[in-house]
Amino acid sequence: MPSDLTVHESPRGSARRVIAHVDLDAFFTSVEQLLDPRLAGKPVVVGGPADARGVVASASYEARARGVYVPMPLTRAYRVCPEAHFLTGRHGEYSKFSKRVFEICRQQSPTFEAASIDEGYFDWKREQWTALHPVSTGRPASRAHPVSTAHPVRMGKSPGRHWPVELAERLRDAVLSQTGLNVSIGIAKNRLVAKIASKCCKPRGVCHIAEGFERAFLRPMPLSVVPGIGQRATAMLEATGLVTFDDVQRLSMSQLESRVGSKWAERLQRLADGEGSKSISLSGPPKSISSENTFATDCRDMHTVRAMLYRCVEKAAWRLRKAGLKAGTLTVKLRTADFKTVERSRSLGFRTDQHQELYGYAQNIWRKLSQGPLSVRLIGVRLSSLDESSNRQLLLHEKENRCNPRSMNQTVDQIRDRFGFEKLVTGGAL
DNA sequence: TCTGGGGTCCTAGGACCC
DNA sequence: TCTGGGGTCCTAGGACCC
Repeated sequence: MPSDLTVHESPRGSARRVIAHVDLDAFFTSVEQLLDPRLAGKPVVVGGPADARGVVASASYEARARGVYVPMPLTRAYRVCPEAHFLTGRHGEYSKFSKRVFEICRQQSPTFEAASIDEGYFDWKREQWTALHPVSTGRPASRAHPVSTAHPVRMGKSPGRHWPVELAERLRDAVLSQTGLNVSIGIAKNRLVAKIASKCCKPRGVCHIAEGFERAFLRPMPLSVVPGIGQRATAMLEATGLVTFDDVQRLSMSQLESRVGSKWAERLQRLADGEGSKSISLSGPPKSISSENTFATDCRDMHTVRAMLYRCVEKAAWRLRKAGLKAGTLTVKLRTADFKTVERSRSLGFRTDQHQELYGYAQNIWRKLSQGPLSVRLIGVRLSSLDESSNRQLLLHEKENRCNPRSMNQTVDQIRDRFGFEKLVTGGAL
């Protein structure tokens, strides 16, 4: 990433409110390096053994320097960097570290909202800063100053710096000293620009884009830095000659429309102006819960596939119950050896969180999918149309009947909640 | 060169109802 | 006998994100 990025003082003066995007650097591999100091400074890959079917979930900066990226197939990562340490990953540990970091964030400002396990957003107000620093000058002297990076290139001492940058640096230092993890922080008037800014200053960076300078900041960047513009959209835009923000900013609305149609033209113009949402509100309850499994080698034995399907239903329903939800739609997902994926779904007409019930529907769908010989790469299930369960009390006769599936599931759930899903295998999954 | 597992959101057609 | 438009739900597929 460029180290000579400069941001400019807003013509309208220092903002009263900004959005900050906090992103943990190489999160999973950084945790592994903390837990095992022997891995420090070495190329580390989290995702699975080097010969497994799978992709890189996280790569340390040492591994990235050797050409490993996310999500590179593991076998290829091994070819590129055989000296790397390939780890399966420990999600429980990552969750613990994530919680600690987010706690530090919330201590600094209760406006913090987590967006995933390794990132989140703040809605910072100037008052928060002045409360911390009653005598702060808060007025930058320079018209332009460089972004703060791991080795901040500062133009002058604090009088020349913005309050959001100081807040960010405090937070970054607090996270590092209390957890050993590095974060990068992007600050701007909205989520979109803040997120792009944090990406630009990784690792250990702080990047502040003052209001009014969004267009200038984005101009040289490829459109693919926008979250939501992936491989397909990038290729489509490239085919019409649009690669960077500059390409878009040079064109009028009608010129854009003639190239990409009105829908994309409107979207691109908003992006080129650096417009985006200022809301950091949280996502709410999940919309779907899924469980799927890729076989180590393609599977032709339909008994094995069915057992795995049962396991997936059981696991998804277990998580459904933990979330206090019931599902009204069930989807079975099948990927064959040629990597073709089909999904078949079915509305139940009612809602349930009992896997015995759900599996009956899964089997019906599976029977339709598995006509003829099959070589199965992946089988999975997704539960959707989720709704809060009523948490009804068990009826008396259910309590007394130990073989009742509902009370049996409760017992099994209690064991799994303590020891993990994998520690208990039930008959249907054998 | 071989492509994970957890998600969200969007599109589009057809059924069905008013 | 021919036929509109809107709303909503269901289903299938796909792009995309971390």
